[in-house]
This record gives sequence, structure tokens and C-alpha cells, in this order.
Amino acid sequence: MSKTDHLRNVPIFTDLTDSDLTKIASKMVPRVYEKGQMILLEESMGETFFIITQGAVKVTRLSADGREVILAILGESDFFGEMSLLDGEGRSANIVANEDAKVLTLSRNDFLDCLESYPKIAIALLEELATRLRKSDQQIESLSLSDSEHRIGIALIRLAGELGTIKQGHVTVKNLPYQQDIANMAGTSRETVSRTLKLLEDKKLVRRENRNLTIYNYDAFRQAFS
Amino acid sequence: MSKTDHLRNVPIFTDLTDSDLTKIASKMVPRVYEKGQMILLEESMGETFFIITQGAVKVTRLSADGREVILAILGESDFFGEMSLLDGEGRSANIVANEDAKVLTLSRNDFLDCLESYPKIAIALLEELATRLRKSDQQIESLSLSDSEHRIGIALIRLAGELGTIKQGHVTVKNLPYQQDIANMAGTSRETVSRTLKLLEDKKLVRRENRNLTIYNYDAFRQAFS
DNA sequence: GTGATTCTGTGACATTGATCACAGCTGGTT
DNA sequence: AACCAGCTGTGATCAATGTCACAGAATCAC
Repeated sequence: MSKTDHLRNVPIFTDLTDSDLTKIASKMVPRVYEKGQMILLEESMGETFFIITQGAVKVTRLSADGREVILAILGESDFFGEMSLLDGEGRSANIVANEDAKVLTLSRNDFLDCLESYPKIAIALLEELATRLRKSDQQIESLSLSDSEHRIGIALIRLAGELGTIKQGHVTVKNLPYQQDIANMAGTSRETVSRTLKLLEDKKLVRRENRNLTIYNYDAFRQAFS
Repeated sequence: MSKTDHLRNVPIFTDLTDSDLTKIASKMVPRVYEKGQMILLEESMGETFFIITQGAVKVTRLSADGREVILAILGESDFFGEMSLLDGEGRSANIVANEDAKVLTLSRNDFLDCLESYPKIAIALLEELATRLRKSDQQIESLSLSDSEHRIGIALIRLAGELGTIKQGHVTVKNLPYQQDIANMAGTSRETVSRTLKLLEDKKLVRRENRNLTIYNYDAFRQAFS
């Protein structure tokens, strides 16, 4: 698969012509990361924009005492690194490869040039940030109001949206992240995730096999937990 | 004070020339709201961009059972309404006047024209959204990891940043929102806010007089709670 | 000023869910 | 196959904090 095929799926590039896309692709540099490897470190200044072409990463923040909050799991054709390029502040989160991952990178200058040269990219990026802000707002609501079962349900929905594949109304997430990661997404403990997954299974809302999780009747599940 | 004086303080307009600013100002329509009045309703389609010239509003989401989460308090020269203009989704939050408020409004088309005609506005808006995303991420971290005292401390810091005035290292928030609102910002209960404010006062970290709250040594306070 | 309404303070109680402790699994390695 | 590390399941305990109930203050309307 060529670089531009990957890029075509990236939301902020979909409106571009082939030739523009090729120009941009020529400036991108591929990198490869192994599972568990740190890609970006909190507090450092950002100089690079990343697009995921394979695998998945987690976006985290670490508290002073070392506990981790997972802000998002990003998968193929998602991007990251734009925040500190935009507002000039240091990184506000860590990025860690959650599976082996391949990315394309763009330097700060090339990224900002893109924004100036292709207003459509800027507008598409605005859309994407607006969408992320919406998701953050939902997460804030869920953390503020919901009990642990609901928060975990919502974490599963986020995972399904990022990493799952739909088939006849139910969604399967292959290679489900560890319970500790789900706990860190849902603001709860690993043990509570273990108990709650069993509960959801008893209720016939999900099924687990190996490292895969299937959400039966995805629409109803979302209805119930959102 | 003229319209353009207000606009000059709005982050996304600071880079414009006077004549551009005047052009935009001529398209804006002022509106006035009373305390408690609903300005925007969740779920409806957004057709307007708002800039606050006086007063303050709260950005909220309501759960199915009617409990309220306050996502942000916005004050003078803040703006809102841009999200659903950008991504075309329905409103994701309610906006309510938290005090008597005056705003300037811009129609959807004029707003989008601005973005196309003045790339600087688009870039400045990107910066602003990046900043908001950062704040959301911090809030998610605090809701996930912190106990109620810390969450309330962080809510006070947000209020101070939005509504407070600094003087010799301590910040005073006049017209402090009701405890119920602070509770809804911090994801806790009204009673816990009451007890915690007293606790912070006992620790000599804040002082309350009438409806004003003073945070002594703002920098240290932020250090302690962030 | 008087009364009504809304906000705030505070005790008592119930409950969720974090934490600790440890056993059981699983998957990778030699 | 045997081993080990890391993940998962599950009981017991307990603290934080939500909820309820009600009294006291503050504010508003007339």
C-alpha cells in the first residue's frame, strides 16, 4: 500500500487532490514502534505531527504519584502531536505504543505550512478538534455522574469505536487492552473492571473469548450506557 | 465602549487589522440575557457564534435523570457556539446565563466566511480549541484520580482563572457561584463543597466574605492542587 | 419590616468501590 | 514439558463520600 492510500483515510486530508496529497506525502517520514515503547513524553516541546498507519497507541497523563489516566486510544488513520504545534505549549500527554505501530511523521514547519497553504486542512482540523472536544465533554460527564459499571461500559464503547469491527450489529474488539488499561480509561480500579466484565457477560451484553470482546447489539449497548 | 474594543480582547481576533475588525463588527448583532436565562439548548442545531462582552455563562450537560455537569464557566471576551458550526453536529451542551450577560452574535455564514477569508482567525481558533482540549484533559485527569478536596480546589482554580482578579498574588472571585454549581463543576455533592470550603478556610488557603472568595497565594494554591 | 424562597451548614447513616491479599490462568521461553 | 512473568478472578475490609434530614442565614419581593 502506498503512502497516499493511508493518507486518504485521514480525516483532515480527505478533501485534498491527489497531487496535493502526493506533495505532502513526500515530506512525511515513516517510523516504527514496538508495543510498550514511549513515543512522546509529557512536558517536552512538540516538534512533530504523527499519523498512525498501523497499530494503536494510548494517550495518557501521569499523576505525581505515578497513576495513569488514559485519555484516548488511537488507531489507524488517527493522528496526534498537533496540540503543542498549535498552541506552542509543551506536550500535555504521553503517547505509548499499545501494539506494534507504524506512523508517518511531519515536521513542525511542514505541518504549519500545510495549514497556511491548504485552508481546507485547517478547517478539517478544526472539525476534528471540535469532535474530540465533544468526546472529552462526554467523558467528563460520565466521570462526574456515572457509577463504575456505566463508566466501564462507556470505556468499552470508546474502544469499540476506535479498535472494533462491526458485523451484523455486534462489534468485536480484537486484542482487548488489559483490564488495567480499561480501568485507567474509566477512572476505576483493575479489580472493579474484572468484576464488571463478568457482570456484563452474565447479563449477556458482551462475550469474551481469548483476548477478544464482542458487544452484542452495539446500538442497544450504546443506548444503555450513554 | 465601541464594539471593536470588545472584539480586540477576543483571542481569535487579536491579530486582525482595525479595518478588518470593523468589517466583522458590522455584521455582529448584540443580545442581552438575564441571569438564569437559557441561551443555547442541547441537541438543537447551531446557527450562531457568540462572544461575551459582559457577564458570565455556564456550559452544562444534563444527564437523563436531570443532574447537571458544568463543563466550563465562561466570562468576558470568551466565545461559544463554534463547535456545532464547525462539525455540523447538534449542540453538545447547554449554555445558561450565570449572571446578567451581554453578547455579540455572528451568523453561521458570516462566521464560516470569516474562517475562509482570514486564515489567521482559523489558526487562532485552532489554538483556542487546543487550549480547551488541554483543559478538558486536565479535568478528566482530576476526575479520574483526585479526591473531592482536590477536585474542588481545581474547580476554584478554574473559577479564579475565568472570573477572578489578581492582586498582590491573591485572587478574588467576586460573586462566587452557588455551592451547587461548584459541586457540578467538581463532580461532587453540594454538601461536600460546603464542608470542603470550610476546610480550606480553616487551613487559611482561602477566605470568604459575602459572596466573594479570595484565594491566598494563588501560585502556591495551584501548585498544591494541580 | 415581614414573609417566602433559596442557599448554606452539619449530623447521621448507607453504600460504593478502592485496596489488600492471594490463588488461578495464560502465554511466552528455554 | 517446565518455568516464569504478567494478567485475571475473587473474598474481606474499610474509608470516602453521597444521600437524607433539618436548622440556620441570606436574599428577595412586596
